[in-house]
Amino acid sequence: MPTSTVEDYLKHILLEEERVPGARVATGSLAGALGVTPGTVTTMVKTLSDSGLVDYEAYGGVRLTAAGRQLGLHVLRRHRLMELFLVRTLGMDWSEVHEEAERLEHALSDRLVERIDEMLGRPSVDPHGDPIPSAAGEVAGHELATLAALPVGRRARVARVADQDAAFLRLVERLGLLPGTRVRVVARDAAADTLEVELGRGKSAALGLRAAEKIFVAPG
Amino acid sequence: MPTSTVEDYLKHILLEEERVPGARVATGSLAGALGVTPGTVTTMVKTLSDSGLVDYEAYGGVRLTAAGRQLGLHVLRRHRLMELFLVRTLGMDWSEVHEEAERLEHALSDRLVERIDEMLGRPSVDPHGDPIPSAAGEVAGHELATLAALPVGRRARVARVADQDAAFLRLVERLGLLPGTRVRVVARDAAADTLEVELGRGKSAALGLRAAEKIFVAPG
DNA sequence: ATTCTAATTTCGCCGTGCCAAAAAGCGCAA
DNA sequence: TTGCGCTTTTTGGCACGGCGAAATTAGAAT
Repeated sequence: MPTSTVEDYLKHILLEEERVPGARVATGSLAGALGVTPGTVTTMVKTLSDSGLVDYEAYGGVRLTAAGRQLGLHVLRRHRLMELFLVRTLGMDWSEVHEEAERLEHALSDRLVERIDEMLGRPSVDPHGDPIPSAAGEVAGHELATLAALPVGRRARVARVADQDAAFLRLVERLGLLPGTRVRVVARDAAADTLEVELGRGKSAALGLRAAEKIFVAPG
Repeated sequence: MPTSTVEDYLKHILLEEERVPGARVATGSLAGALGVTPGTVTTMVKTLSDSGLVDYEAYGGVRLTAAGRQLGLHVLRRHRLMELFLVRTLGMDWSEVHEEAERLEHALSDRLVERIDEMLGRPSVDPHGDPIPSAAGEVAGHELATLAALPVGRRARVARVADQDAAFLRLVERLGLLPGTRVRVVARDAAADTLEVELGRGKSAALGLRAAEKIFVAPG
């Protein structure tokens, strides 16, 4: 079985590949995401390549093999199921579960994951709206628009908040933009870099476009 | 923060001290319990001694310091709370939760442990009847008699099953000797090394004295 | 007392994962 | 096309946790 370090590498490569589809992942960006030095990543990535988990070319970045992708998806599944479990069953705040799941994702047996999945009713997304890969390693891939790109006047529903930073998540919650919330863009001011959205019951919220780009919405 | 290896050492020293009160723990028995070679234990135990977690004398075994005991109790608390949580909340079998908790005990934050403790109603024992140390590191120490020592005819209640082996636990469950069950010793045959106990509803069970020594009972 | 045995410690070694600093490669701009 | 800057790789070291073999010690037996 892979060490938890290997699991972390695969998970981050997977997330990076998902973020920029089709591209090879640079060792440097992995180093940043994992909080280690570039040299460490180069060494580790070569090890992963020897294990057949990634396809690596010097100076050319890295890409998951089918085997590596499978493993990475399993880690992601454990992580996201655990986040949902912590929120739903233990009543934890969605801003604190990421950290927690970061450790637990390496300590869950398949059997336990299966129980949790069953107990939660085989959910398809975690509390942030991120899709939960199935046990077979399939991800339901939604194509979502960001709130920043929503035309003024259009109604939509918050579907996903793509940032795990606790402070940002607390902000989103305070503004009332939790996944599921129905919104309508009232105004966009490109010069001021702000967006104003109307929520239910006459409430409204303002946020920067940079922030709005991290909030994804679905029609409805 | 201590590594999970350190946590395992402290936990096992604690368990061993509890098993044989007052005695120093031999490096050899630790090696057996931890599944490593004696030489490894000697080295590690010196490290623990340098960290002030144990009191160690060459050829004289080891004993926890106050700091080491505190840490060990926290690990044990996490382990046992998790076992109970897995049984009660996730419906897992009591014979499979030990293994699971063995990994999870190193991945639980204080905050999460507190939630679980609260959700379970601040329980004092785990599914095997083993006491759960409090957050402050206190253990309610029952003095229990073993089933093997119970006089013929005496009634009692199973309070604790002191063996984590899955096969043994399944046997105990099959015999109907789960903690809480009321029993009465019908016969003891020292020559044949067996004990016969009567359960409720006219049922009875036979087991060896060696096994009976691992089952503790309380009056009632 | 001496010898024997079993437990314990010492010693040299390996794999993993990390860092810092030096070297090498890549791409762009002058 | 030559040089410069940035990224990546290489190199050499370190800490941890582990192993096996050999040396040592404690303690029991004769």
